[in-house]
Amino acid sequence: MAVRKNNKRDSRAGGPTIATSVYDRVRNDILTGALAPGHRLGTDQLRARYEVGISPVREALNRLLAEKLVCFEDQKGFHVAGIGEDDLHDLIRMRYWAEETALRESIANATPEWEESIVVAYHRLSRTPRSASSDKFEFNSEWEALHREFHNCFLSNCGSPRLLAHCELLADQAKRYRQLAATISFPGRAEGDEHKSLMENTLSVDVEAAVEAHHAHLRKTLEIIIESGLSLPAGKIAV
Amino acid sequence: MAVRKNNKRDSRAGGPTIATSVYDRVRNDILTGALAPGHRLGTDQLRARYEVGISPVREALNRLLAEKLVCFEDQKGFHVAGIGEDDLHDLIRMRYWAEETALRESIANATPEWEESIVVAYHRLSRTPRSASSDKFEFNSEWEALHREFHNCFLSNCGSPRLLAHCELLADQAKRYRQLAATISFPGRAEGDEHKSLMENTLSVDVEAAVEAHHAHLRKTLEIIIESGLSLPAGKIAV
DNA sequence: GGGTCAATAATATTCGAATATTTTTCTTCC
DNA sequence: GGAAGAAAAATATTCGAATATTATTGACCC
Repeated sequence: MAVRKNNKRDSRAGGPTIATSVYDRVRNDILTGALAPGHRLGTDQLRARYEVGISPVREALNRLLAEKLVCFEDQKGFHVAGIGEDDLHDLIRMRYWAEETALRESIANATPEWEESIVVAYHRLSRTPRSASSDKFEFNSEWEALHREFHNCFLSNCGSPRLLAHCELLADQAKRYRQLAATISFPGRAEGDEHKSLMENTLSVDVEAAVEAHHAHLRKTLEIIIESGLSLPAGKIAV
Repeated sequence: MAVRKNNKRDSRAGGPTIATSVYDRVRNDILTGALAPGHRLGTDQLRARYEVGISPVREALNRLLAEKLVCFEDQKGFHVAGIGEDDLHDLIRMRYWAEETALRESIANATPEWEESIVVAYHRLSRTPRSASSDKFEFNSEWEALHREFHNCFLSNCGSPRLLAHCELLADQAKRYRQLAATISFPGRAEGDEHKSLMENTLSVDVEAAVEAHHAHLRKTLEIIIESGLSLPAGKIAV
């Protein structure tokens, strides 16, 4: 008989479904690398890990299919999407195109409010430490959120919901590579300077300089990942 | 007791799951307009329509979430994604950017094989009637497939799996608008001529002319839809 | 009449069990 | 020993029922 423990979601009636909550958790686990690329996402294993039935897990995985964070084959089940050098290059190239377009549109539509939002986002980011611990690198979720917000600011004025959503999707995919690389080498580059020049170039209304600064930032990200020692399958995506 | 009718998939062992097959059917029904924009996708209704259990239906809908063909709200269920004039403009604008980029890259990577594939695709398309019936318009799935293949040819040489997939996604979304418009006005424009000039401009290696021809083709599509009499909610997306 | 609240109905979500498929293991035969 | 096939185990998929949530109705009070 199906007896649901009814103390599970009483705290907030009408809240998110279990499927949605599992979706968030799996997504986070993949992005941070807790679930490694290529890892098989078996039914029983997932049910045990997240302590829920199969239905919501399956629902969550089907949604993640969209973001290319998990792969699926009929009758074979799910696994975490693989990574690869080719894929990384494709990803960065796509970000070049998408972000350049969004940035140019954003600048074309510039308003004082928009420019101020960038300044504010930069300020918030700059006063937050990159690492949660001061002596060694430790993941700081607050910084991650502000960093995402900062970069989004530049693009958010482009006026196209689709383009913006696409940029965010790509940023998340890149984040996975970044996190994986960070688990190997913890240098921390001087991101503060890069972000500052990103902001200054954009606010100067010199469009070409702003675009070039963004491209440089993406290039730098690519280099860091490549040089991190993260062993990327050379050819196709690892599955 | 759960007794599956085991005569259902015996014809092809290892074939697609029910979920995948329902996914295809729902997708098609939405694209062709059989399931209207905003239509509520209730559990019981879907189970009756496709004659399967709830699980595979739900799985299918979760996948369609990705393509923005259905919307979802926790505890409220699914409905077919709405349409709207703003959304249509955003869609076309996005296609401008994405297809222009893909086309330029494709041309830059041009090979004789690629050019020949375009010629072949054009030939096949041109000898297939737009309408299944000769005296009045009737949906012709063969033409639809060849049409899609023809347009894909131009972009398929861009070398970026991500960009190509994105273009296809946008094309499918546009297809829905096109189909909906076609249910109201059946003019059929002189698409043959447009396609011919698209091909000739692309093969001439005059990049700017090719890009402009593609933009013009997209503009024309937009106009046809707008003028079709399809009543598009002016403001935001109808839900 | 209009508004609040409980009861009811309708619907969405989730579960555990049942079924189908794939993978592995164990024969058996050459 | 190695290949081919059968049996068994493991796993994915799907179902119907059970539960939780939302929407609707109706009673009651002001």
